[in-house]
Formats: sequence, C-alpha cells, structure tokens
Amino acid sequence: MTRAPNISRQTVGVLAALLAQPQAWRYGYDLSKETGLKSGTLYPLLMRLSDQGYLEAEWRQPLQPGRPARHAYRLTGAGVALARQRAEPTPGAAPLQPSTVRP
Amino acid sequence: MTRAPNISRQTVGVLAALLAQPQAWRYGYDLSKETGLKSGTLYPLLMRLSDQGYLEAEWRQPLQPGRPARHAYRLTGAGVALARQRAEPTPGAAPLQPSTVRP
DNA sequence: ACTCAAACTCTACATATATCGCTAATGACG
DNA sequence: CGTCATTAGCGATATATGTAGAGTTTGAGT
Repeated sequence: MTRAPNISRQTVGVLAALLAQPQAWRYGYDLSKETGLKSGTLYPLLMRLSDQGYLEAEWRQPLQPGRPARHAYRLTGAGVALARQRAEPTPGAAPLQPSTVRP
Repeated sequence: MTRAPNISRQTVGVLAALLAQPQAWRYGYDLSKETGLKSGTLYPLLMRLSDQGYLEAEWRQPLQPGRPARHAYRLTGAGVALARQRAEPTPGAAPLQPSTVRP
C-alpha cells in the first residue's frame, strides 16, 4: 500500500453528506448537486466505497418512463464508522498519529 | 386550418428512415443519428406522428441498469401510406394539387 | 530530497429521452 | 402583398448514470 484510501476532500465530502442522514437512501445525482462533484468524480467514488463495503447500493425504477433508473446508496455500519472518523477529526482529543487514520 | 402538417424536410426525413424497414421497431436515439436531427426536433416530431396515429410506440426496458428505457417506434398502416406519399412524389404522375397533400 | 506506484480527480464523451421558450416557415384570406 | 394563426424547428437545459484517458496527489521506501 503506497497511499491511504478514501481520504480525499471529495470522498470526505460525500461521506459527510451521507452521514447527515445515516439511514437515508441517497441518489448519486442528488449527491452530485449537494457536493458539487461532477459525475466523472462522483460515480467512481461511490463505486469504490461500495466495493469496499462502506456503502450498500440498490437500483430504483424511474417514476416516469424515459428517465434512467436511479442508483440509491446508503452507509453501512462500517461506512458510518468511516464517515465519523473522517468527518469529525476529534478536535481536543489525543494527538492523532498519521497511521491511525488508515484502516 | 392554415397550414398542412407533416410536410417539413425533417418530418419527411424521419418518415423515409422508417419506411426503409417498415415493420422494424426503431429507437429515437438511432433515428436521431441516422437523420442528423437533434433531440429537441426529433422527439416532439415522433410524438406528434404518434399522436396522429402514424406511428405506434412502445417502451423497452434497458439492457443495463442505469441507462434510460428506450422508446421504440414503428409505422402504422396510415404511417406507411403517409411515408410513401411524402417519400415518393411520383415524378411522372398526374400533377399534384396542393390540397391533395393535406390529410 | 527523490523516486515510484497506487489512488484518485477531472474533462470530455456516451447513453437515451424529454421539456421550454423563442424563432421561423407556411399558407389561407383580405 | 401583407397580416396572422398554426405548425414546426432549434438551441439550451434537465434527468440520471456511466466510461476513458490523461493528469495529479499522496505517502512509503530509499
């Protein structure tokens, strides 16, 4: 391993958005508008987190025909833990060693 | 009525494309590439012809999730007749009165 | 400090359909 | 010929997700 995964500003932003309502299913399109990320950044990011077990993903049928189906995402238990770790750097806590941050 | 419907170059182009294989179901996206028409021109046109009974339309589920469903179109009997009328101006035939062109 | 490779971002493009608002073409009628 | 209503075209934008390839960032090891 030459680099810690899931620590980028963009990833942290998505985790924070998901952590705001940890049990809600969120759509990629809505997350992209909320975080300002473009599809080429966001969707690979969501797929990575999903592959790593931090998100669960589900397809939803479109309400209107002619619109694409929607991919819904939600944090798993591990995802909530990761998001808390990244989103709340525990300001007054014990000095955080760099290696602590990596899973 | 102040103007004859379905006589524009664009409409005739679509009718000609459909007439090439009169019983095949064709997708809007493919027709747009074949005829060079942009979506803002093509889809309203297809919907008009469909509303007027010249086309039958059917939704097809996408092969991959995440892609939009496809709207398939095919000429009806009336559609074939209209397309022949428009596509083959019968060069040596009797002089075509303007009113003949209107349905 | 320097190199190296994995992890990641970003622009552009592709898939498909549809609506909105302004403009242009058409042809009947005066 | 000019006016006027109807019909249609067209660019822009929206809905949603995804891939490709080039480039950047990061941190471990030297």
